[in-house]
Amino acid sequence: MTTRADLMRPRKRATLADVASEVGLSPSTVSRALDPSRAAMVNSLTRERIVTAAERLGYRPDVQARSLMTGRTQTIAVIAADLGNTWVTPILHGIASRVSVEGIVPVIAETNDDSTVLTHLIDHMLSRRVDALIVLAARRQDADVISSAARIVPTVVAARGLVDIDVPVVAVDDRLGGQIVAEHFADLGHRVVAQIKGPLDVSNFSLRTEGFSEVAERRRLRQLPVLGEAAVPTEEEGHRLMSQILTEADDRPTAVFAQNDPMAVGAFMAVREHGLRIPEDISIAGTNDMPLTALLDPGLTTVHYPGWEVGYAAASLTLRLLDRVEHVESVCLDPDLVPRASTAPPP
Amino acid sequence: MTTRADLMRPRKRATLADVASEVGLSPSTVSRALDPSRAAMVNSLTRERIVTAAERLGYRPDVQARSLMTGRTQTIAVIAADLGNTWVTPILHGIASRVSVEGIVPVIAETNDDSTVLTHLIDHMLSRRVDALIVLAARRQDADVISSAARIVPTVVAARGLVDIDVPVVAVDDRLGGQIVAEHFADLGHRVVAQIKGPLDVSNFSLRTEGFSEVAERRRLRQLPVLGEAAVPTEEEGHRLMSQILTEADDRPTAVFAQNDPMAVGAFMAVREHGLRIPEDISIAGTNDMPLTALLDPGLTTVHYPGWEVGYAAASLTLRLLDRVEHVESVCLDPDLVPRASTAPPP
DNA sequence: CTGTTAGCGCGTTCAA
DNA sequence: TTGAACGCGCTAACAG
Repeated sequence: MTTRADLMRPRKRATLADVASEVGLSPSTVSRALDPSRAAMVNSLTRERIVTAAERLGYRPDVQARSLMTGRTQTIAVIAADLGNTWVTPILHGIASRVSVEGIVPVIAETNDDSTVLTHLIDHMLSRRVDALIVLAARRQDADVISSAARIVPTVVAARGLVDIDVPVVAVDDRLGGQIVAEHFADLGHRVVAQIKGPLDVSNFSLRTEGFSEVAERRRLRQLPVLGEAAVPTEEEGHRLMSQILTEADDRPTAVFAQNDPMAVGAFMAVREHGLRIPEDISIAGTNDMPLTALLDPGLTTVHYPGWEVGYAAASLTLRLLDRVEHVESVCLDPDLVPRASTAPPP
Repeated sequence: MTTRADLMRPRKRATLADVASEVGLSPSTVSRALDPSRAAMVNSLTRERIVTAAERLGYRPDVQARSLMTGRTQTIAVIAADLGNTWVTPILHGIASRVSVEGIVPVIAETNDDSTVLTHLIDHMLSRRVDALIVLAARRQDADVISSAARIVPTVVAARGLVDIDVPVVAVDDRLGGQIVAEHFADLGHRVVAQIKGPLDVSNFSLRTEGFSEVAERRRLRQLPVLGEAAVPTEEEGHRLMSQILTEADDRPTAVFAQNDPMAVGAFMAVREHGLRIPEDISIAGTNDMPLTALLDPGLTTVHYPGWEVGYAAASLTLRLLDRVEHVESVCLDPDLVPRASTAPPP
């Protein structure tokens, strides 16, 4: 219900000065009274008056203006590549769980996997004085921009790693992820395989490529020649590359590794359009264990990605940087195979 | 690669005063030279000097400090309930497409569908001086908080409507959505139906409930007694309610309307666990046409939600409010049925 | 065309 | 225990 008080609420936020003149005291005193850590310095009776006046006027401290003095905004920026890839959701939730208990608000922005946008966004966020930055959207060419940002504000790179960078990184061992899938294919008896690669300037995809190829070689799987990579690791690109594999290759692979789940979904659709069955005609594995992949038809074999833990760890490192801890170790977590119905022995 | 210049980049951002003293001019002149709309006022030669100096020092205007004077931050806040529900992604993208061409950055925050969090978040965002607010997470009890916010900063409610509020709303006709599904069930020949309801303080769910019931009555479908509603419209709650329907009801419905897709997915799993088949034993329809629902097993019959358009329209209204347009009309779009394999005639 | 003054809303001196 | 003065980084208004 809308009360009269609500209707009369002012169109501008009350300021410290408003409260001060209301109670006939100086802004400084009001400032002290309203700051828990300094409230003790002020007479408890006058404090009471100040607090009630502040409430009546709906006073809220202005974080922006305050930050000019304190340098803190209680806000951190999280920069993601693509919120449509539900892989990131657990990461965001992990971050939020860790920082919200400290009263810090994470704000999220999206790059659409475009480095230009990333640069603009970092710039904007610094300019808005966020206390820290967590970058989930790093590509190799972004290393400079990110490490410059790190000189201004505590910065952590997560989810997508970056090598040779002087910024803490929280990642999953993606080389191992690629290896696991290749071993799985080999164990099932496949001999001819292919990869649907994501953009190789994203470490996750280059590492998966390497890990998969290493094991493929060791286990003597034949890898069909590479047909380029996805410009962006999305369903559309997965569809395009899978169609290409099915129409252009001299030989048809019996198992395909799509380097993330959206691309695997695109591959599913392409296979269907070609009148082939999964896994009878061709096996497909993805990676990241995105929500819903278990319920696809057939359930998608994938590599579980501990997203919540990655987010939580990234946030923890960030908080330590904010506490001026000098030496913060990077973190690397392990992935696990989740075998489901989309992979089976070759026909 | 990391160049020498990068390594020497300062740990604090350069300020207007830094640039000014570098070129031996006053901060005002530098300010003018660097603002496109006032750059004409300054000698083109000295402007040149200023610009190069600014670049060399890596100067970036401080949006926060500027906003103290101008009142603009070129940032709008978008508040979503749950980013794990991929239904919101197209909405976010619609918003971003519209505002980014104006040089405005949307920052996203998540409430987890908790009104307390919503209140804190709005407070924080106002306090951070966003130029406008788009609320995608409104529940009925949030109306006061939202309309107070609207007095301070241009505010638009979208995706989840709110009645009797003096704030523009962009929504989809959810009553029609519910009606469409009931018609579909009736047309298929179903006689006994049930609804898995979302929280009724969210307008989308109360409207779907009403629309569905109206048509059910008109078409003489028997609705199994309501078994409560989801606390939160998620997969887990859909699973819980579907299990309840299957175990507790005297009668078993032949068709169930889950009021959004995540709840429909939860229902899918519950049905499977009870050893029943979809759609042979029981039909299930969802709503929102969330990405991936087409690929479930079986493909989910759902109601398409024009999310991108909702986001785009919401952003357009927001921009008009920012341009001080007085009378901004609310917008209501129409949903469409997307029949797929999860619904069929009753056994 | 350029510099000076003032102040946005706060927190932090320092004095009283 | 309280207040006055200052400055955070910037722009607006007025001088010159």
